[in-house]
Amino acid sequence: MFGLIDCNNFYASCERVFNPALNGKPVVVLSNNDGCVIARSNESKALGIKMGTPYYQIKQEVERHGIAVFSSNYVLYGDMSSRVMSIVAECVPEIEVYSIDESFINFEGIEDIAGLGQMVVKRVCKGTGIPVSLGIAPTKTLAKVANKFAKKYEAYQRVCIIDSEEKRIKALQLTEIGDVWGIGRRHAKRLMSQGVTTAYDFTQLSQAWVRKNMTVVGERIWKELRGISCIDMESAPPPRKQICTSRSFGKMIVDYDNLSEAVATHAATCASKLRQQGAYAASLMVFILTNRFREDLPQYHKSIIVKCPTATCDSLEIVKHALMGLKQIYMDGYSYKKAGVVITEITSCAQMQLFDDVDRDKRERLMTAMDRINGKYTGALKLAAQGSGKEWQLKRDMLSQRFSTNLNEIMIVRCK
DNA sequence: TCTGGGGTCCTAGGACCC
DNA sequence: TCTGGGGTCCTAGGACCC
Repeated sequence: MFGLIDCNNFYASCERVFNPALNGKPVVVLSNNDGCVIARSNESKALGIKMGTPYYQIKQEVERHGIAVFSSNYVLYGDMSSRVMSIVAECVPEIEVYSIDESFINFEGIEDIAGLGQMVVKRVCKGTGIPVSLGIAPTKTLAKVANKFAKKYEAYQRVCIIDSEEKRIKALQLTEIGDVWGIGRRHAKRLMSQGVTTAYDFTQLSQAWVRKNMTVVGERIWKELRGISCIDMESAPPPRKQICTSRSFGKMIVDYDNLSEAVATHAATCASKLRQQGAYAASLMVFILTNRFREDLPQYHKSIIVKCPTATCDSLEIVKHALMGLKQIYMDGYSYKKAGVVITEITSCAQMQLFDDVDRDKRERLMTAMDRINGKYTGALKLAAQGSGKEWQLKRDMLSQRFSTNLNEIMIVRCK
């Protein structure tokens, strides 16, 4: 049996842990640049605030209902996530961290699954203040279904188990097709137009039709919903095949110097992610684009792939390559909204070149030292090419503190 | 005025090879 | 009028996830 444990309204719940006055009040958390709504408390959902809505479109509701709004605080959420995951890992034999707020659990060999499930949920809540729900079923996709029921109905007390044919069928009949893991908007629309409205209807289609129209991916979902497990636990995360860092700018950027600072910063971040993975870049892509929502302005988007002569994870080199790319695609006269760097070709070893003028041993020591310092004091060391970021930094006007990771921002409790 | 970011997988079609 | 066949590799685009 598989379990799926999922933090309820995770980002909003994180904010609440450190601000209990928000309990029972509507809360939303915004994406980078305070762009769109990406997390909502139950109270905000009840007010009809939709996922992905641009913030400017809900400002009136925010005022009217006194919704508490936060910029995303990924340092806080990341730390809370690892606290949740480590508690789960202590309780169960095997866990697969699937996303910042979800993990799968392997319940194989456990006798009292329900009892253990209840225990995990209680412990996480007690240890972190984050409410979680747990779905348990014979396949991962069914565990996802069970999880939705655990969240939706109080009677389950946050743990729902699908462990019989009757329960499976009942659950699928009550699940809309679009709510199935792996069925996105496109497929849902298409299926509904053919009269397939529930997950159960979907399982009644012929395997051949599903295979033909939805590829092997759809076929896998079809099997999983019918109780045949096709997606296994993956305890160690597979190495990344692509590493990407990109951001929209707080305001539009016109001049090359600011753009180049941003690209250098993204390239340096990519390099540090590479080193964390113990990997090297053989090539990378740089892209820049204008604001697609501003139809009144001239549009331009361009990317370029730069080959690295020697595969590398050295920040100086990767920044150099990225800036070479930027130089080739930059066009004067546009207002840019976003830039990014993608490491497109990742290798696990650095192939030495005969005519290499870089002292790689020395550079490696430099990078190790830099990572160590930045690990302790976030962002303490950077390259001159990265600049100050003043002109293009993220907009995050409603940021909470890094309560759990920064001594200067730790909570102060006063006793009367 | 204001619309996120970082990933994965699959397929079709083109280029190229023998 | 007639224009091989089979294989591999790469890429762009689509679909999906959180």
